[in-house]
Amino acid sequence: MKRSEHVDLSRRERQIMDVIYRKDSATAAEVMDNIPDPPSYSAVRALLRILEDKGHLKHDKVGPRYVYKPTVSVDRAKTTAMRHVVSTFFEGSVSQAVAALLDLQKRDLNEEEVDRLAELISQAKREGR
Amino acid sequence: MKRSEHVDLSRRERQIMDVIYRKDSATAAEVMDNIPDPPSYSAVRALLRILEDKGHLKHDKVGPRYVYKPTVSVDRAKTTAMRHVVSTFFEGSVSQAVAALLDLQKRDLNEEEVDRLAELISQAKREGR
DNA sequence: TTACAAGTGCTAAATTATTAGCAGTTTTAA
DNA sequence: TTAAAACTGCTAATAATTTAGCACTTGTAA
Repeated sequence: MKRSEHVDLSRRERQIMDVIYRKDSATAAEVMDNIPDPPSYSAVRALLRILEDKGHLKHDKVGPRYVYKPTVSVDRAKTTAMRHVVSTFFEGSVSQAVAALLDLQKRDLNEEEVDRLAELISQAKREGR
Repeated sequence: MKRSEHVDLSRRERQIMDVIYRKDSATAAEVMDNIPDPPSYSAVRALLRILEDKGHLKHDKVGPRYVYKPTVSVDRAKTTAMRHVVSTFFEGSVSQAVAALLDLQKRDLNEEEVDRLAELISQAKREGR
């Protein structure tokens, strides 16, 4: 039985995966730089190795160092993360979730963004039935 | 220095918080029922106590048992969760996130939902400038 | 080349999380 | 008003995570 993706990571493991998703790929040093109160360099490397072991990451050797990437496609990870948030906090309702998003950056939502959103919606309307 | 909300929880703690957010409030038994492969009843209770200790939960005594609720308002928790997902997986872009949401349930998106969304968007458009 | 800098792999120790189960309390219902 | 059922609080053991640091390798630049 497959375990679900993001859920059974430890605290540090999750922090690290988040950094790597955010940056798309990262070296140990980069990971460390992007964790608020980071563990030692050595600890980061150990965790990266563990994550690779568990199948969450893979690495390429670039010059002298390892560059880590997620094994699961970013798209899939996005979907999983969204699904989780929607089901946990929005009773599974997309429109509730969208409302929250809009609320989130009401301030700096510029015209282009809104237009892009309107386009997305009307497209969904066309396809949706 | 305040730690951010959901980030420094252990695996089990997170699972439990998620259940409680999903249900709005829950007893130990309910929490246990809503975790996929649950720990023992005793373990759940211990974790609940710890979470209360850390300030994430509070409880009311209802009849013979404790009913736990989040201390942080659900709204705030929603916002925090969304912000985290958007910044981790969508480069901070709301429209990217909305696109993912729409994609998420293209299938069973019914007319009402779409209309509600359209309304949300045009409202944002009006307010947004 | 050679030596320095910057990596990695590993192991063992320290810390933190998770668990079981006993002792005590409260509720319920006869 | 008492016995059983259903709780909670706690402690100590176990398991998992997180960490530091040493030994080794590889790249870099004089």
